[in-house]
Amino acid sequence: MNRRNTPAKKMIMELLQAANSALSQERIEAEVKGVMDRVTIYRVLNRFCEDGVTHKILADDGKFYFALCHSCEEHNHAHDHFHFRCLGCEKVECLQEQVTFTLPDGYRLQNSSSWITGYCKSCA
Amino acid sequence: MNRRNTPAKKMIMELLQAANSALSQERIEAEVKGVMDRVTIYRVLNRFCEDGVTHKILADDGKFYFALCHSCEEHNHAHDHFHFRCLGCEKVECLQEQVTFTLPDGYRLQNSSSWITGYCKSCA
DNA sequence: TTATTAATGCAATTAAGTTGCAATAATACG
DNA sequence: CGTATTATTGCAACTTAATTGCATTAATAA
Ligand SMILES: [Mn+2]
Ligand SMILES: [Mn+2]
Ligand SMILES: [Zn+2]
Ligand SMILES: [Zn+2]
Repeated sequence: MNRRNTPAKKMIMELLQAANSALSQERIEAEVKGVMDRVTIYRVLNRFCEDGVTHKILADDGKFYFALCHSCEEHNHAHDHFHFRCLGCEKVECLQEQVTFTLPDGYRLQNSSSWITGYCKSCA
Repeated sequence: MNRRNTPAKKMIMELLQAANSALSQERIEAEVKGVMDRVTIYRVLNRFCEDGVTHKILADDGKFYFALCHSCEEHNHAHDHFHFRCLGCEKVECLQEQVTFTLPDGYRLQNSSSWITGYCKSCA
């Protein structure tokens, strides 16, 4: 299944690169208003994930946010840091701070996801 | 708006107390199969939240889980600890470990939510 | 016992995301 | 370049978790 280079794909990739933060389908749709279908955005984003170009994270608002993979390994996406979601500008950013914890004895870890909501520097 | 004591309310409260963990509507529905409507469960649970008897937390599976308030203050629900969701038995439990972090300068905190998925002692 | 109105059941709606399918358009190949 | 192949798209329909509208039922206060 060879991927093709389409306008939709390019446009969404540019948005992700420009954003420098994780974007939701909703936000992307607002940016490309009328240019492409809602479903196309979802499909392009999910293909990015399949290809290991992005990963998606479910935020504490119940929506998925898509972020470019930078220091991610093939099947081990590195987002074991806190994610901050600004209630003002709705930006989602990866914080420096790593999430650390120790599980009770006998427990096995599969995944962790930590969200902080509040107001970013510009919105506070 | 004076609350009334109904069978549905009693039954759901008993389940929450017996569970000793946070329950989803889905799980409760399975337990009370056929006794009450799906919507009634949601409404009873949400009323508990309004009354400060429970709080609800959105898990990393996109579902709400309802937990009895123990050491919660009126409008400041204390769940600043890690929540563990077992992929085997689907139980959600509050871990001892507190979530700690420092926000970048100028940021304002509103809320945080940390989830760990994996397998509990019995399921591992 | 009766009146008041909170709580319920059922159908319909919302919100975020996915899926089916026919039409469109990248790209590989002669 | 022209054509064939099939990935991608658009649109409608569907899914899942949760909420809302509304007529009916039933707690409880009088
Ligand atoms: Mn990644
Ligand atoms: Mn609470
Ligand atoms: Zn902001
Ligand atoms: Zn378990």
